[in-house]
Amino acid sequence: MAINTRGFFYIQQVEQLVQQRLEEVLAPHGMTAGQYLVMSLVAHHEPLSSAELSRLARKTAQSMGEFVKTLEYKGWLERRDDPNNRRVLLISTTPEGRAVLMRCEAAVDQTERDFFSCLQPEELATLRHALSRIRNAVQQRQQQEG
Amino acid sequence: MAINTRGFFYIQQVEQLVQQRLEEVLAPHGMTAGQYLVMSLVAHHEPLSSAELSRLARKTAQSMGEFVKTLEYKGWLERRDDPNNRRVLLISTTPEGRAVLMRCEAAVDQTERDFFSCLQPEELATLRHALSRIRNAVQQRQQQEG
DNA sequence: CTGATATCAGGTGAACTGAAATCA
DNA sequence: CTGATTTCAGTTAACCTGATATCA
Repeated sequence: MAINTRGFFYIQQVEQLVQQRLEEVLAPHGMTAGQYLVMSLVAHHEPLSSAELSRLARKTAQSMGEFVKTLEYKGWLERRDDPNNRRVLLISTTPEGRAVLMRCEAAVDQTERDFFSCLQPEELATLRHALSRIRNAVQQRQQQEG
Repeated sequence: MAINTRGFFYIQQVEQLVQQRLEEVLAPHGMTAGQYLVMSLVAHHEPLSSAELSRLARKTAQSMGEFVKTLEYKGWLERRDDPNNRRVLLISTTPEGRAVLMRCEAAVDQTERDFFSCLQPEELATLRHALSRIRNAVQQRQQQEG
């Protein structure tokens, strides 16, 4: 099979375009695509430990630690001791972090609408559903193996 | 909108799984996912210059040069002078490179079938078509802007 | 003792920009 | 002179592994 007819190839190409657009639209807000993902994950799960966060993002605790340190320095995340477990530092968003994230969410909303504007709403829903099923199926198979 | 309901997020997650599976299945053949992409592009466009190749892969000539050097050292690609243009070095696959690539293609074929096995053939065709349309639409918009 | 958390130190691969040489 | 190709040099962001200290 030629590479340019592979489903894998399509997915990688579209992801590359997504990444590129995200960086473009987030840069004016001082955020990278990676930082936006971390901020969003924290905002939807706070407060949580760095270890939990790294599992959510499927990254090692070490590399996630770098992100958190940067975002803490920027004043968008904060960490405080977990009263129930002295090993753990609980991560939360700051008011400023939430404000920046809200502006970014709005910008990404618009970008996403533009990005998918060549599809009918029903087609987009079908796409999302298919991708969701693939993700779940592959992840489930992974867990059974390892 | 919550991040985990975004189309962008689905695409990035599925791409991450694709990348992971590709690395796993290509490693026994001594190839990385990036090298596989380069080998495939060369095989379908040979002979071509490094500059043409870097445009196909949407990478800079410098970073593509690194890949080509590695693959040349492995004996999978070769470069010879372009008789029509002394600036250019034409890249081609070697017989060994083609043999390795064929084995990789077979392995990736199977991996891709497994990966998408949760979808009906018609659903997979719809997915590919949607991704293809998005890629074309976004790229076309990019060219008009820049 | 075991296992989870956090972090320090060091290293890697893959991308980038800048600059220079070659040549159509 | 202009523009394309190649390549050297240096840099960066985002990962990784290993080792260590803390503590439930």
